[in-house]
Amino acid sequence: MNAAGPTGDDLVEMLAALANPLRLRIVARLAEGRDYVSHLAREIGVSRPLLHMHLRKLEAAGLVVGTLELSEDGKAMKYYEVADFDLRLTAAVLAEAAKTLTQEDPGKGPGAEEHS
Amino acid sequence: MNAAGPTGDDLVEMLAALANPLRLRIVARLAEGRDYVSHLAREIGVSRPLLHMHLRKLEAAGLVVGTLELSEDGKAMKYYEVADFDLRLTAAVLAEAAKTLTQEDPGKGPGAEEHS
DNA sequence: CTACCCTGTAAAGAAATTCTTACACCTGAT
DNA sequence: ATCAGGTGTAAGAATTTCTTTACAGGGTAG
Repeated sequence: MNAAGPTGDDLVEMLAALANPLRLRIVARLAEGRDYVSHLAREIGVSRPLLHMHLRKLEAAGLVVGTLELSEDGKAMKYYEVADFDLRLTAAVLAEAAKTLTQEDPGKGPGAEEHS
Repeated sequence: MNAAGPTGDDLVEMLAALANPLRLRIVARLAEGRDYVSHLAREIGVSRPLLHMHLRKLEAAGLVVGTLELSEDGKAMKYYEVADFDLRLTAAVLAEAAKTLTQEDPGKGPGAEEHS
């Protein structure tokens, strides 16, 4: 419909991805330039499996993009870079997104009503 | 410095507050108009203590504001309304906010380095 | 072959959230 | 006094998220 209108679930996923100090630092790092997993892990100071997990979550939310490349010496390197997102959060935007949340209201679904 | 510059920790708190389907629906509801806790709980279809907890989290993040008022018949009513926030999320904004995260890097402090 | 550096993932433990249930208090009406 | 409707909070279970440790595979270099 409009430019800044992610689906309710998508929005929650994005927000959840960003609502973490470590992931915020990861995005901040990648904003300075692309990097591959092992190097990024050393830079930030976390274990590689942990970083791997966080990157996965960020990528699932569409905030970063990873590409597997081959370096000159034949090593498989997974490079990550930030996606081009621009999200605006206002009460109106949130209200709009909330309409498309796929979750059953506990007894408050549209079209089904009980009186007492 | 600029208008859209919350502290790193504040930003994480806000995002965490919004990264939840139920809380998103709460904000959406309040965007249509203020309401008091018990009524809002019935409307959304959740237990009052649960709503109370979520409202507390939203208020702590500065996204909603609650005021305790006295109705005509002397009942204490706690009304909540959405705060006037406008948050923009881009890689640059996040990178800026990440600088002010209060959290110790595990072994990557400024001024201390070991080689091997 | 051994060492080094890259990738990925599974399993298990620790920690933080979410949700329910139950309790306690106040005021006006029956 | 009892009921109805408002408030708040505490304790514990259920669930999810975060983190560590360990393992497995592939390539180049010595």
